[in-house]
Amino acid sequence: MPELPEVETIRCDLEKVLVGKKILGVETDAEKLFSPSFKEVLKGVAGQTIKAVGRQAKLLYFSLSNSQYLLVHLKMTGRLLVREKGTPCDEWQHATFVLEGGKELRFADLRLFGYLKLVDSTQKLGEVLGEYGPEPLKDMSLEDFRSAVKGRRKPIKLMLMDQAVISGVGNIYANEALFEAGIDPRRQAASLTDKETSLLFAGIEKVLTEGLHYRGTTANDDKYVDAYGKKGQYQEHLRVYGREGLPCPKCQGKIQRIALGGRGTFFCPACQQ
DNA sequence: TTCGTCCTGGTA
DNA sequence: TACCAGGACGAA
Repeated sequence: MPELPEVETIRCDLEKVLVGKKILGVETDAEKLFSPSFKEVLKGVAGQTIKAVGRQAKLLYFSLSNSQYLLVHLKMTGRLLVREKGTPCDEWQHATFVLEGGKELRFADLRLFGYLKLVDSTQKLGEVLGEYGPEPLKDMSLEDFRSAVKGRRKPIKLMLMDQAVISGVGNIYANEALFEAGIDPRRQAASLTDKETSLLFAGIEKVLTEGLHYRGTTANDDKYVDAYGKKGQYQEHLRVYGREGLPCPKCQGKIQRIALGGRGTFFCPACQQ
């Protein structure tokens, strides 16, 4: 699923191709994806030029020449693809932005959980982005992380996935970071020692950086692809995620899968205490 | 703070 | 044919 490294990979791809392009029109067979409504989004974007492609955590946004913004969240199975006009439809394609110069930006989503939302001012964009906590690799220091962990009683893995506390980390990278730090995902956040907190913060930075380097993770039934439809490569380097029953890369013991907060959680019971 | 909900393709 | 995955949000 698209998390920080995947969304950033897509953002970079899109930035290269889309900045300076004018949106001629939008087509869809799923108006419910659009907020506040398809008609309003169409009115807001048609005829506008894309000035920049931004990202905060897992949310992408396009800055338009009329000072409005189109926000796109891919949730779990959303894709943004750049294609030449007239090429065959993509799997699960539900919206098409027709661009000047013969290209199209396509939104595809198997589960239709994603959304495309128009906000009409920089202030409103700020309000939406303000819901997110700081991002590792960008605006979160070890000290910030320490104070976030302090006093939180929920399991550390759920805290890592709480976008209001630390943004951009999802299920895959939370599992991997906890393995790197040797911490049991069920541990209460507040129970971590200073040393463990440092190890975990370093682990988060490590796995996100690796994920970016390999252009994201396309694991098992994962639907993530970049803006050209290509899979990521980080799944070749995962230590625990999706590896139930396989040997732990550190101790050769079996990776275990449990549910935590209703989400699949993978860890090595021997290495993660 | 936890739980149900949104949704569909794939699997048991 | 029933069930499961799962990010984020609203409801309990």
